[in-house]
Amino acid sequence: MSWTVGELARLAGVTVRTLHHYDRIGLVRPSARTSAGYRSYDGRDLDRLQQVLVYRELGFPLEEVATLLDHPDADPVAHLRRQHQLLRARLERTQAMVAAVEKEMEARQMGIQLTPEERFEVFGDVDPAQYDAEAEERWGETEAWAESRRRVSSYGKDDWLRIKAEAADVERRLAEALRDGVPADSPRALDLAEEHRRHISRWFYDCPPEMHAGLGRMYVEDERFTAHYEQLAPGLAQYVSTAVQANAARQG
Amino acid sequence: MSWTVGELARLAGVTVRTLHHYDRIGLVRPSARTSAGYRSYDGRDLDRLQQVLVYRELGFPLEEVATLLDHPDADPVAHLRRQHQLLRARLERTQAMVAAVEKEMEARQMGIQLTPEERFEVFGDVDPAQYDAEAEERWGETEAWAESRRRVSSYGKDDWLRIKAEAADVERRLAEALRDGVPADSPRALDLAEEHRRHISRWFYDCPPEMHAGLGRMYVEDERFTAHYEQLAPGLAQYVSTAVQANAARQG
DNA sequence: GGAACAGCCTGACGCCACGTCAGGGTCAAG
DNA sequence: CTTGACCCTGACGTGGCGTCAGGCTGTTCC
Repeated sequence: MSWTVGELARLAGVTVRTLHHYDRIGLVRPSARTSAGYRSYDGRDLDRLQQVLVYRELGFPLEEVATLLDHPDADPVAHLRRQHQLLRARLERTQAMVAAVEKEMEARQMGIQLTPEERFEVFGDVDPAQYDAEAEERWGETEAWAESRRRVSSYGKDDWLRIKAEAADVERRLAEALRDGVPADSPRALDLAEEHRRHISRWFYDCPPEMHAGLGRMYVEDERFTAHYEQLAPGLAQYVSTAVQANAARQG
Repeated sequence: MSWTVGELARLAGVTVRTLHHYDRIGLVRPSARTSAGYRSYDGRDLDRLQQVLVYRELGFPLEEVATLLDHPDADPVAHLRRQHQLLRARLERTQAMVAAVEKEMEARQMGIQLTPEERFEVFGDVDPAQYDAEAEERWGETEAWAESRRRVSSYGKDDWLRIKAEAADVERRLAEALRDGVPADSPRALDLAEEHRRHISRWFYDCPPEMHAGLGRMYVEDERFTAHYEQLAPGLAQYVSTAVQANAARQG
């Protein structure tokens, strides 16, 4: 499958001019051109554009996005982890701003004057793409983590095999529990769900119970995820979904 | 109290250059100059700057911010309402992006390929300051509301007096309940709390129970809000806080 | 088969919201 | 009365595109 500029632009919600620009600066280049010189984007170009758009949305300058994406030892999953983290930071910031506006309204209603410091405190670290101090820290944290992972990840393929095997193991035991008639909200099922959650947290991204519950819902709402489980055992998708959500309730 | 450029810049988390720029384009002008030509900002300039920064953060072009803020029949509360609404929209959008990243991660882990449409759907309406279609709608909604309020608000002062009187009435009845020894988690107290919530929702901004609970917490955590209630009756701040939160639990 | 129309191309200039000097005045402390 | 932090006003630069202009491509419909 391949796309023309116009198609991709519509798909991604950007203008053609933007894609031209990204091509010129080498940020997202079409993998091919037609004989007439038309840009032709393929699946991997889409991958790339998606990553770019997330980072852009987060306020990174394009040049930095380029160096990030072209950095050799940052695999796709690492980027997703990072984006996830930054988005959550942004969520917090927006929530803080919402709270600030609410506070201001409430203060007005009561005829209370807030101090200037208070009123501006939410604008402190405006820039989402933080380089400064605090960001170093955040980066450092991620970098430390990346380092500790890079060691393990240096034998790459084996590592992935182990992760996959671990996941398959949890899934197999969940299927067994289902087959044995163990209720989805029993301690045994919940423990397996918790193992599932820890596996994700360990290898992919920090996944607190609440988020895990969200994934659980997805397993029955999105047919492709459903299919993944159903092909292991009929009824497993619903089973896992229930167990995961029950476990989240237990943990929270 | 007045501030120099540098002071205000530090306070508001912007650069001096930015303030110069806002002065030049007439967006935020210092209300005075010293004999030496130094800019001197007062309290109302801070108000203005704060409003500007919120709108800027929301992605509005500065020129539009100017017309918004200089619009005659948009009082401060109307702006706060609007900002609140826009921030909540942004919150939803960010949550959607977080969810999208999580889905992508999960898909990768399972070896599932998402469709291009899915992967980009979150980038649909990128611009926070939406003019297009959907925005018209949102604006329309706000405008309709503004209209219906403008009528009431046309006799302005009276209106405000009524709002204040209504608020005072609820507060008085809460104080009475406290004096009469009615428990803060009793139906009577909860009903008064609910009245309080409706009053806010009606005159200020949509305030669902959950948000109301947040306000309740603030009443005991922020001394000035505490003082507001304590001066009506000792113990009232805690009483209202408890009632409001209990009511939120009841409603939710 | 040709005309119309949507879509693609490459310059090139414009614009917004500042960043970044340059060159020079102001002011409180020592 | 000097030092150093802070202030002023130009003026130019930059990032991330928007917006023509002028011209080629490709499908569709008569």
